[in-house]
Amino acid sequence: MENLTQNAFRALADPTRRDIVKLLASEDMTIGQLTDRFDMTRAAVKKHLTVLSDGGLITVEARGRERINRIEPLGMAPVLDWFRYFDQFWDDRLSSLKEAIERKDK
Amino acid sequence: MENLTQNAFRALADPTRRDIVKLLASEDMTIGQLTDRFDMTRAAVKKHLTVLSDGGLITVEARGRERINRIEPLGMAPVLDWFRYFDQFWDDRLSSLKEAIERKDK
DNA sequence: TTGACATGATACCTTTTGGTATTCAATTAA
DNA sequence: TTAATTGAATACCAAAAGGTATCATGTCAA
Repeated sequence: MENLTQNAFRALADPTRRDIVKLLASEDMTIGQLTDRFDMTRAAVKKHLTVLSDGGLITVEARGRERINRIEPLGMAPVLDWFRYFDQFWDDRLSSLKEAIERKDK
Repeated sequence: MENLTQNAFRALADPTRRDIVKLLASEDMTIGQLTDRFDMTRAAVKKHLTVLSDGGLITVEARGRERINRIEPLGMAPVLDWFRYFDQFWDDRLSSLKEAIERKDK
């Protein structure tokens, strides 16, 4: 799928999808398992997973009749790279953001 | 405005708005100046600026009959904080993302 | 003071999005 | 083998998103 940056940003724009990413960060899950965690149908969860997959944020592995959904850490790179663009503008006016980023490496 | 994290993610989901943020990172601009850079009407640009403002990513300063749109670096913090959640999961399986982030402080 | 300029606000339109319900296919287990 | 389980696919719907056109408002300059 093209436009990986756009698809990744779009995938993260929905709160349910961000929650799915957090859940998958701690444990691989099937659609059924994920559906148990949300107040919506399996079909709706499946749609979100498709969007996340288009954004490169998860991968799916077929295993019998189940599909194991797994987080793809590298999928976040395009988003982080976008923020990296602002490196060159991190002067005094933007120093507060620079500090916010550096805190990430606490 | 509440739901700052959601509004910030939503604001960044649109490619035009991401471009606006980049433009404003290098120079404060009025709506008119921004409109010259895009192939859409002033009203459309104004809508994007409202969404960016709701997301806390820009501020507006009235100056005579003009409105100076200015980037708000701290507005990105909620998004970066969200990514920070994954700190605790940066084990071997997620080491590649960890490296991607650390590259930001090259 | 009056006309041009910069923006705000509203109504309206089309497409996308997030969701449901329903049907279909594949796989597992009794 | 057959029934139950897991997921895929499709049609459909309401609401939100992205855009235009149009009109109103405030401000600057001649």
